[in-house]
Amino acid sequence: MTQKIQPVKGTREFYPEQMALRNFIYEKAGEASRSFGYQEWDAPFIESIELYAAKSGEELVKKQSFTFTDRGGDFVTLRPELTPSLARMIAARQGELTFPVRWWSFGPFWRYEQPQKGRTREFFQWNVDMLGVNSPEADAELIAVGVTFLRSVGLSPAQAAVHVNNRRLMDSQFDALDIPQEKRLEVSNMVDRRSKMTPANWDAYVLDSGLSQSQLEGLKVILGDFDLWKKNDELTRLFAALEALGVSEYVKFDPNIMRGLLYYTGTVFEAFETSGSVRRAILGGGRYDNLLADVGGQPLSGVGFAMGDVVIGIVLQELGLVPEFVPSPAPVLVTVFDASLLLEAYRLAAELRRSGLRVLCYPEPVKLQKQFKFADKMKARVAVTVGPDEAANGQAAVKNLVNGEQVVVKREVAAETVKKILAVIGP
RNA sequence: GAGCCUGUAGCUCAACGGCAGAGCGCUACACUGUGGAUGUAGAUGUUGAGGGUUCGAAACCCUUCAGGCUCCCCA
Repeated sequence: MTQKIQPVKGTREFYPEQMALRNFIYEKAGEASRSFGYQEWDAPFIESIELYAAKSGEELVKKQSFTFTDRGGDFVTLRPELTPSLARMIAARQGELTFPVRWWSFGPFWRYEQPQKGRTREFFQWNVDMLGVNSPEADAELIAVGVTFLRSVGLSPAQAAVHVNNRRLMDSQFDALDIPQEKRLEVSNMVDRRSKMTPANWDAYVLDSGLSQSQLEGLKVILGDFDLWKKNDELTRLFAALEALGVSEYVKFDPNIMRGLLYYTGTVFEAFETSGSVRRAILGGGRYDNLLADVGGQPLSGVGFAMGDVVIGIVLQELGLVPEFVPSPAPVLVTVFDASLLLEAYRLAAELRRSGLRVLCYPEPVKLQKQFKFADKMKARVAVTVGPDEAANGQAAVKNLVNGEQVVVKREVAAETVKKILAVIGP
């Protein structure tokens, strides 16, 4: 046991069943992206550490990402996020790109953190960004892309919701409470942590951090006011656009969404599963300005979001929304009657494949019973057998494995017969 | 970086100081030209590893490794 080399901590092995889930997420994410006209792109998986150090702070990068020195002595890191690479690639072609740029990506990322429910050290992330436009309507489109995905994987508005807030709105509210600028980041963290603490503990924590009793009371009023968005022109327009896009049933204003992040400047949003078995967000994003400042581009505004595969994977499994796993991608099994007919079976399989079917052929002459059991395990839908009788008469026995009916037909129409069966019971 | 919990058959778990077991899965047979169901039989273990206590350890103690959950953090 201990002799076996284990997978690296925080990584996952993708057996075919898990791979099917990952591909399901990839397909649905891609389809949601393409339906809004987004182009697929990608960046290097390895980047120089400076790319991240500039924005995120070197300490964070060194502590929470996989970094190493390559053979040439360069200090590199496995990408922990995509946005800096996006910024560089956009800046490099800023003069020739047609804006607004709409890009999406799905690929691997690495963060050196403690693995726990919903978090691994190696994960896949879907990123969607629109650059070059600064409007609430653009923000609404990004949210709509996210909702389109949630809807397409079968999550209902009762099961998943996107919570939206606006940084500028919160800033104006904090102004009204006379919360000084240098306290804003700390207050953001307070808001983020509120749901994890008891009300009494949170009150104490806020007062401890130097806010006055009246500021605390004011803060609680703000965080409990779900009509606050009506005072904000950007959010009013955002919700009108969401309505027009047909996704408003999934979206609601929530003053508790802050996303403690440095670079968000306007709209911010996070999607949650409502039952809350996973306390992490399914996806999150928002509007950012000055994206290109650190990489030498002209000022450019953007809006985007990211979704990790881990949390959504757990949610889909817990809610029973993962499609049934069919082990064999080939719905047809050609059996091998005996050793003398093995090559005949191979010929028949080849014929069926040439007609466009996906075909599995048993590779040795074992008992038919075993081959049919194998077909069953692989969830094959049709079995085709050529025994001595069929071989002598130029025929093939085609069996529908779903209802058990078998017909013996001319060899030439075997493919046609199989296709008819599949047309009825599904591929 | 800190805390709590768990490592026993391929999987899920029982045995909680006294012969290491069950269910599922697997293999074979019933069924020598046909799957799912059922029945019968069978195989499978250095109880994560190392040390200690004991007449006796899967169990108790120590060390170590691995995993899970939480705090922290979350670009």
